[in-house]
Amino acid sequence: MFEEEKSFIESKIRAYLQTQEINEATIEFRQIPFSGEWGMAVPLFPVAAGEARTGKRVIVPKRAQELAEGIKAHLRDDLGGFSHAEAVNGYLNLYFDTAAYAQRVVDTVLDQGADYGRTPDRDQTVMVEYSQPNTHKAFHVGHLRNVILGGSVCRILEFAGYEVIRANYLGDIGLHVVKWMWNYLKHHAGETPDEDRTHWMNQIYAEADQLFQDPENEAEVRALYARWNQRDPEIVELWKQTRQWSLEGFEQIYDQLDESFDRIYFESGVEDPGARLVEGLIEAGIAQDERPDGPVFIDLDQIAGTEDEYRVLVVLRSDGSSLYATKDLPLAIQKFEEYDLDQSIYVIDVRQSLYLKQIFKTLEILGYEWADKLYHLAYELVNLPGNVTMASREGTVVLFDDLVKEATQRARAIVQEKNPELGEETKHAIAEAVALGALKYTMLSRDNTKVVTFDWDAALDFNGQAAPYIQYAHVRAGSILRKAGQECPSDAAFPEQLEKTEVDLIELMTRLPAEVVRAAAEYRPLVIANLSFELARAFNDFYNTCQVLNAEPAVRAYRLRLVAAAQQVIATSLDLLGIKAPSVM
RNA sequence: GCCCUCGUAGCUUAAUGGAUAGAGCAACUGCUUGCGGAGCAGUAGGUUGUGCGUUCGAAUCGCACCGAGGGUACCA
Repeated sequence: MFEEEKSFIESKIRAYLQTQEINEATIEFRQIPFSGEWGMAVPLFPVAAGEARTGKRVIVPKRAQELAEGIKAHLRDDLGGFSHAEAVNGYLNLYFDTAAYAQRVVDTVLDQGADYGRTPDRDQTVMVEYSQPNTHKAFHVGHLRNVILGGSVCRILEFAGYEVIRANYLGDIGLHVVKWMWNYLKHHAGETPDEDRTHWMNQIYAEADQLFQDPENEAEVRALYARWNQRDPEIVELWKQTRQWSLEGFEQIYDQLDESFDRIYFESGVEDPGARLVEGLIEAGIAQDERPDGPVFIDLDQIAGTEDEYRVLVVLRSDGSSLYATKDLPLAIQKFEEYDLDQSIYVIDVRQSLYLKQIFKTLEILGYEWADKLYHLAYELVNLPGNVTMASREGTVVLFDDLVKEATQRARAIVQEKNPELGEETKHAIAEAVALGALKYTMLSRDNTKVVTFDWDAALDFNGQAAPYIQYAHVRAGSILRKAGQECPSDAAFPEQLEKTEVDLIELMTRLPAEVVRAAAEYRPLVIANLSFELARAFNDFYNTCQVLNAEPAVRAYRLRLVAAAQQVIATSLDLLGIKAPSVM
């Protein structure tokens, strides 16, 4: 934007600098700290500093101001698209005509609608692997951060012009699954899951985990594991059936969260390829095989010539059974065989940083030229107040469905109070949108690398900086537009004198495209979370200071367009966070 | 021991080497309650963890230290 205006001014500045015997200078444009008027700033500090370096005795800030004033005088009224200029604090500030700029922004938003802020297609494909739950187990709040973060990052990347493949990798084998099957066969034979499948699955698992403490039971579980390893058809059949139940349960959860995946990988599917890969590693002399007295491992530091950096990666246990590494290596390879990826992202908690570094390094050593396209998107855990870690074993988990039920109930009470006349189903749908929005916003409005302390009251606080506040602004905008009847005017001129609240609102709308790009580059939904809140606040300020429906026709017309544009940008920003923007609440 | 991440107001954050470190939440004091229940005005809160360095200029870059959390061969 504004390239023409910029290059015009740049040439004028250069011409002036020549008169000052400055022939080489970097002219850069940057944002003016916004104070009610739109424009761009040219800092003269670099130019003055350049003079200082050539030996000229100047005081940089003073000289910068002098130059700025000189340029302003030199430009006179010949501003090519800018309305006026000012020399302040060593900056040359160039301002746009407010009415024209405001109208340009609002027109652009309404013209592009839901695509406002979208980056053109980049022709780059990114796979994001996230969620990765274990089947036969619970889905708790710790898992929630992963899904919410991964889902939002996908939405942001898509909006920033990338083609995104959402991948999920399910832990469908291992001791936890065998424990589950053992308990099912012994105590729950013939039972089928109830409505809430994940909850049911987890009850059986939690029980199994308890019973497993008893050595006698443990022996039975081990025996069952052996049958599983023999691929006893009866057990395989049970495994398939129960895994399916678990998948259906996850599907319910993903539906609620408004998430879906393009490609699902199973741990069971990469176990054999993993075993073959390890054999190859041993033959190639990359991995050392100490079986049966020790495991198969790769001494990464030795190969890379580093010390204490990559450590040692165990790729197969001494008894020949597989570990995560056994399966993550072939999975990475499979992804690149299936897709032409420009980047492969792993949304996995920060505690596995070294492990992923090892996996990436191993793939590099194996000669895969795409190894540098692997990226670990690390996030911190969700703790409970008092810095208590959520762990199934200690019983300190907050289960997903309990959380959503509670949250929905609270939201429901609020909807009931505000809008008692709505139908039951509508009320429930709104309550759920509000409840899930609140949960998502709590998770996304914290930086990835910071611990989220999960607090029931804070997560369900519908006031303050939280999703409901933003959703509410969206609803209010919709309410005005609805009452205005008809359609939004197709065109309206903006007056020279705008209210401060109008200007601030428009300013925030202009920031969306750049913030999307930044959020995508940094994989930080927080950037959008902050913007969406600021938009909502700015809209509320506007709402409180500017009449729309009761204003005179010309004012009403442009303000209606402003309301519609604001509603659009709020909706878009919420959508990028995976939060629904209801039309009533 | 070594490695990684993080330190800005009580909390969540902004400023991406440049303008007086800017907001919101929470707190306190008033006021208002009119397109939908909440809003508005104000107050207070900061030697940007500490020190040194690079620079005309550092919250931002470098080094050291302090603090918190995590990781460090057959857990996931």
